[in-house]
Amino acid sequence: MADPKNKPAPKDPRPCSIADALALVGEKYSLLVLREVCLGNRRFDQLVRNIGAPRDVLASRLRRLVDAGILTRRTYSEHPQRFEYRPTEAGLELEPVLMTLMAWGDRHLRKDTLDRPMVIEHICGNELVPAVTCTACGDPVRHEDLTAHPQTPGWTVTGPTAA
Amino acid sequence: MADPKNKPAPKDPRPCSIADALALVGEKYSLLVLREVCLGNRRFDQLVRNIGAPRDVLASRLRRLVDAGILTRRTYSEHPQRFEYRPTEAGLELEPVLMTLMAWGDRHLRKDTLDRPMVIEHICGNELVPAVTCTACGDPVRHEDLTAHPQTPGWTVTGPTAA
DNA sequence: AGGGAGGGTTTGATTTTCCAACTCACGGGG
DNA sequence: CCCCGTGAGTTGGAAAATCAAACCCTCCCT
Repeated sequence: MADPKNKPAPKDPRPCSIADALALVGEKYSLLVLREVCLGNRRFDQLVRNIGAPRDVLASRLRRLVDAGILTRRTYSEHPQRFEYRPTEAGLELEPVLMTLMAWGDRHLRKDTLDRPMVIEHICGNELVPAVTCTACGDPVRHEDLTAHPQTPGWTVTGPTAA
Repeated sequence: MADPKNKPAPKDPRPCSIADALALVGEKYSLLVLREVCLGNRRFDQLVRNIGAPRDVLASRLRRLVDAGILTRRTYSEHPQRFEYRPTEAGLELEPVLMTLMAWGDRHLRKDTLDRPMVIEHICGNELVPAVTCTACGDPVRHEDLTAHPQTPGWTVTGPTAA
């Protein structure tokens, strides 16, 4: 204490819910864990196999996701103690993000090949091709149609963003 | 070869475009870089300040994103050489993912406070509240309405996924 | 000549990741 | 009883990534 020279570097990145969300689910494997539990795979060893993550890292991610309220950890057997992980409501609401990311990957990382490693069927009977739309008007969200308004004084955006 | 005991561990995680996409944009800060360039901040020092990333890490992320075709690096001044980064078409198509993630963060990480650090205005005049919908039927994508079909034999999904 | 700004690279210490091996608790043969 | 296998992790040590600060170079301004 009693340190008159406060030099510890301000370090104030832009306040932002994207950053906050990524602080929870942006670590390596976290979103893949969510993918698996959304697919219905609830057990540790299954997750290790399907994700390909080191067991210790997976254990640590699971703890974090449970703490964050994105997964639940439920006992399905005492003696020996065994647990299963499931998405909470908040976790399930991240699934659309995964679907959008998957669609992006299918489009841009596999341009030349028609086969996708996984297809999602929507209840309407068609293959799911997700689109992000504006709730108010229903139109697809396109970059040119957006304007950012930072609520924190001092933070700016610098104008048009054409490539 | 001629090694009868094949023990080197197969290590075959589930093939998946989510994983492939995350391999490109899932590293720490990568999506924040995209956020900034989508906001129109194109320069290195601006990015360092707004993101709060170490300069060397940021330099490495920028290289990766340029190589991946998500950003372009364009000279805006020879002598002294100076560059600016902009999203490509592929990069802009990731913006909806960011919007969805931001909305999730606003909803779940700030339940109690009404103020969001940033508001996006859609061209329709309303504040953007993004929804992920099925292109075929237009309905919002909800977990219960989805069925996964792995295209790769041997990969399974284990059934209903209620919390 | 001194002081920025801009766009990085270098250096060295601190964290994470990774992977294999180990544990503990059971269940099932033989 | 002894050994094997499964499930869910924990432990230990080496390898890789991150971090902060310092440095470099080229201009421009005064």
